[in-house]
Amino acid sequence: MKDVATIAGVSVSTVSRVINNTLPVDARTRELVERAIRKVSYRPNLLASGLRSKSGNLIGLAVPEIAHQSFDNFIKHTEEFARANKYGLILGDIHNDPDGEADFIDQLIRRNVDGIIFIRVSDESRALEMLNRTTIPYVVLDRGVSTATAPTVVMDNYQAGRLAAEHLIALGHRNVACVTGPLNVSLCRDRLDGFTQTLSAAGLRILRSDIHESDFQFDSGVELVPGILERNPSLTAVWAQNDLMAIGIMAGLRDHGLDVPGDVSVLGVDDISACRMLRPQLTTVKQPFREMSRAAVDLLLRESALGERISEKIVIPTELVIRQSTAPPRDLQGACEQGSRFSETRHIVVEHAVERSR
Amino acid sequence: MKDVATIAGVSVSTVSRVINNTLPVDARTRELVERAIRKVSYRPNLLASGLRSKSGNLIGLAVPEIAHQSFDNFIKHTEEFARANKYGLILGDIHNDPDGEADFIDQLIRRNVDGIIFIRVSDESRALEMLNRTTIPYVVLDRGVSTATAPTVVMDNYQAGRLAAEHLIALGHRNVACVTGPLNVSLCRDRLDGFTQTLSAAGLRILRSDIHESDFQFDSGVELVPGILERNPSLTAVWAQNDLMAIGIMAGLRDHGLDVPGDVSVLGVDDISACRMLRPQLTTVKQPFREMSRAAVDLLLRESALGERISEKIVIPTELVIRQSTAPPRDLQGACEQGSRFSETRHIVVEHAVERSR
DNA sequence: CGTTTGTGTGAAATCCTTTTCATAGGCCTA
DNA sequence: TAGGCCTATGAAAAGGATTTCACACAAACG
Repeated sequence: MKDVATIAGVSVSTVSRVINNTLPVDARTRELVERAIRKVSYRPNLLASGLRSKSGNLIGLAVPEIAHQSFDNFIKHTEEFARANKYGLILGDIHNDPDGEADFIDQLIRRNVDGIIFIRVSDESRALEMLNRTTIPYVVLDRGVSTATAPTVVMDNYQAGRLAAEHLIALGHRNVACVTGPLNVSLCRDRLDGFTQTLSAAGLRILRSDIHESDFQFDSGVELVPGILERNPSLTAVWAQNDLMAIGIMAGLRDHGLDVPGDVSVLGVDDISACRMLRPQLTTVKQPFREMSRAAVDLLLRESALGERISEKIVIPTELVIRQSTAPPRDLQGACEQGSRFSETRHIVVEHAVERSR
Repeated sequence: MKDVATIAGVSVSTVSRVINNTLPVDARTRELVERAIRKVSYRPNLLASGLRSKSGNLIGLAVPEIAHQSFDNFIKHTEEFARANKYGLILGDIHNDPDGEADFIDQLIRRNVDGIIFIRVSDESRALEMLNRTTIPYVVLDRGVSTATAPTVVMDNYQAGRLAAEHLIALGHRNVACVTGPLNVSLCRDRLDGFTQTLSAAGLRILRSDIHESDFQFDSGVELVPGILERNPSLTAVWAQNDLMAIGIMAGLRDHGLDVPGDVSVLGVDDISACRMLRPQLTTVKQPFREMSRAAVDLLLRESALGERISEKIVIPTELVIRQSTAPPRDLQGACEQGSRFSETRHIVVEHAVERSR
């Protein structure tokens, strides 16, 4: 930087002002400086600038598990929006380790990050307390906070449950089961409420014994199938609260010799890429990863600019993606092929792959 | 830090030495300093330290596409090993944009990163030239460099082709097709060589027209199926050079009314998590993501410690994971159920899911 | 014409560490 | 006991930017 100043015949202060557009600089001077910058191909050092200005030009992202099919999508889009705003993204995998979490946040603070986005493993995460003792902007993504208010971006989980229920109702299902995530995670309760309340509003009831609490894993979906069928041998549809479990259930049903959607309809939540790869393709409620990531980065930068926490809860609406894993229950299948409900419902479809395959 | 020094009654130099273990410090003094550190819960600022010591405590990772099923695994494990070595991981999605790539690398340089690991989009990536003009350590991961020597970590791609071929040969297939990735990517050529050479060593021939060049995408696998069958209606097995295409092919075959593995066996490369979720589960050649990531981080840190580039090419061996998508061709299926070849081959199996499901 | 006002610029302080250089003792050896 | 060598420590420079403060000069005002 000193070299640039010398070559341009100005002081370093002026060079800094040219680079950051922080104070007006004479057009001729600016030109001289810019030329000098190009000449020595000068790159401002971000550590030095961050040190002085107290901004690391960095956003931290903490996720419970990088290689998890849905967190990927958050990582991808958070990186996208961070970069669009000239921030770097520093990534941390928390697994389920409170110490690891604390270490990571500690590291971020020491790097003068401009903010932290994090997806909590569960509601017990202690990171919030840690962060609330600092002034660092943060946003809680995906898994909201039920106990306190905090800057939050979530999808409309109640709506997700409602859409799933409405779809099954429209297809004519009357005997359905639900597989939830851990019910100490608030979004699971919200999804379940949307589902059950919509069912009862339509005069349908779901028995307590048809609600199975699980852990969002594929294997659990597979393993749950025998139990689900044992409790309710005549059910015609299962809604799982995420795709991984839904896919597990599909696999489990097939292992049991049952056909999806012929014998049982299955749908999930998330719309991970695997949905389209299966046969039948999985009907699901889409998690708006991109919109959520954008909202999270925006909120974070607003906090950062404002200099204080914004305890806002942003709820992003969702939508149903109808594919092949849901159909009317067997006793209605004749009727539906003649049109009526089934084809009406089909019109909600917007998905390319489905369009193309017909 | 000054506060810590004051409280402990020593100079800041001593505090620094205690923290970094850089010079011997009297045990009593150390104790005093540590107590002071805890008292004010002091956290060393990484920007300041990085500025002075020219090490950002940071590793950069550039990938062609974050949400791609196999790059996830590299991200995950690279983060793991970076963190184990007290480095932060800063992530960049390059897509296919040379400018984005240059920007990202520029950013990393400006942050005094200790090294850069990158997975190149294709062999044309210009990042290498850019980096070779600097002294920053780097490692090329997954997609090797054919033109020049550079620090590289790859899987044994020739072996991958060989394992796939051997497996099909052992099952009794004599009429097979292959779907490759872009043949301007060297690993695709290596995989293909391993495959074809092993076939011919066994006295089998694969026709030029049964080798289909594609692009590693799921959709391409689906779309390729009609063409593959048209060229060779009597084939009994297809090897795709990655799982995404293999899964696409499976889906396409099913859309065509064909059974996998009854009519056609399919196998891939990578062992992404989706393999176990499909029915039938996909047989594949495992990409050793974790070992490769570890090797890459290690190599990077060795370069960093040494202060110069290590033009070493590390090749990680691979292995076959047999699941359900491969079986003897139909005309041999009777024989195999009585034991012989098929069950012998099955003994190679090591996969949990498969074990459990029997 | 003297005094505000405003704009562009430079000098120096600052951000927080690490690292070099110098020094003060303590111990060992001749 | 003087000289040499360690070891533990402190003072100060350095790292590369930003930001405050001060100032010079030109235009505008009364």
